[in-house]
Amino acid sequence: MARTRDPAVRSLLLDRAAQMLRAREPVTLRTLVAGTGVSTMAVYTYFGSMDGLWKALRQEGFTRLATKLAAVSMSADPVRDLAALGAAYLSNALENPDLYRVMFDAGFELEDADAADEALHGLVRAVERAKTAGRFRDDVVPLELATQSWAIGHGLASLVATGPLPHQALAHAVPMLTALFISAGDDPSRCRRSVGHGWEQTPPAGVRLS
Amino acid sequence: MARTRDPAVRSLLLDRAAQMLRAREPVTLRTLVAGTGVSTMAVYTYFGSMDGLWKALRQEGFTRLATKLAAVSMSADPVRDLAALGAAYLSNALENPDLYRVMFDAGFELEDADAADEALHGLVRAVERAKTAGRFRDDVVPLELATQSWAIGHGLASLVATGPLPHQALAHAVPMLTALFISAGDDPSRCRRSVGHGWEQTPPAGVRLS
DNA sequence: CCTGAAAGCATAGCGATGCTATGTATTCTG
DNA sequence: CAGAATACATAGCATCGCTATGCTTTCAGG
Repeated sequence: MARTRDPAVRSLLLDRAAQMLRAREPVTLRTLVAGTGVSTMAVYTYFGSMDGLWKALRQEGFTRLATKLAAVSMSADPVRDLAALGAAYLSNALENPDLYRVMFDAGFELEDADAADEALHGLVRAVERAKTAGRFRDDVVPLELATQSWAIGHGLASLVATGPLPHQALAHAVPMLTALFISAGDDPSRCRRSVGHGWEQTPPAGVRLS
Repeated sequence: MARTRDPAVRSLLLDRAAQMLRAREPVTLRTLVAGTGVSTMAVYTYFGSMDGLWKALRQEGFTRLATKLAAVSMSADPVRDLAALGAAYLSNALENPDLYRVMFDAGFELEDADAADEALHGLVRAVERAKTAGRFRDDVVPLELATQSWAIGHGLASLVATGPLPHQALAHAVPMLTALFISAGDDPSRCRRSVGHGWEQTPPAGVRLS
């Protein structure tokens, strides 16, 4: 009844946009399609508008993040897992700093919030396991501690991705998360070991601990 | 020798830009000067380019932040002062969320880094006083702890200013800073009191503790 | 098998963008 | 009190995101 839409074109445009972002090239409607063989109208067929492209790019960023977080294997030590998730979060932000910036720029909307919530759920479940295991106090609210861990990760990732802090600053996550988990009731020396092991599972490239 | 440049025009344009930002109106060259009586060329006389205007707007944001931080009166309790500085930081971000976003968007540059460093110095000095007062361990590196405090503040401020978290989330700063300062060696119950008092000095409007 | 309709998508052109070239007005300097 | 340098208004440029138009492709119904 009609010409079929080619999903490969959609991926092509998204990948090219991400690549141009990484190369610090301005991503405009015309520069995006230049050299791809497709015309500017393709962007409107697949994304509706240029804004739709950015939205899709944010979704792509959240998808990559979710994949990265899902790749973290859970262990019998939930505190270790929390640190490993934090390390994976920072690794992802360091590997795709431009995508990370797009994810949290002014255009954040409802669908993005859903994607963010989904990524947060892994943290919440790890906190719950830590409570069950007796590592955290009973009065710890999982969602709150998960949100606080997220704020630490995002604070560091954002300051590094936007420029004010050097990559090395991501290492601050280790003492900061340790402090947070100890305040949640974990035994200090045991916590330090757990966080250290978790961090080593997916440490951001080129960031070594002091 | 030449027609004199009127500083009032510069302020007018900056204020108007900040106001349009708050009102969620698009800030473009033509909409910015519309109704002001000045022409588009004025923007190039005072800021060199539209990018220069954004840079000046970032500086304005850092200046407001520095003013807000400078207004925090230091006390005999350096940990209280650290919390008060954190509260002032978050108050500023909550009052000017759009300006805060502009401050830390992709255009961050060297001069901005200087302005940020200057604002951080107050934190560093407070950490040093806390060490002198015996509240923090000797092995605490002031710049590192100050940076970590900043990361907490920025993480929360950024997540609130860009949308993912509600204003209430700023209250997380209290337990997070408390955990950080305790990990630096402060006595737990004393730390909780100090942070509580510091927070009350400049609490972000409409954010109450749980 | 056609054939008609619906969707993909290339071309061209719209208003609005940031910016610059040019001319005029203004004001401090020697 | 001239002369020159600076401020700034006007107009026009390339490029931006977007849309109107029409050609092309592909599948459904007879």
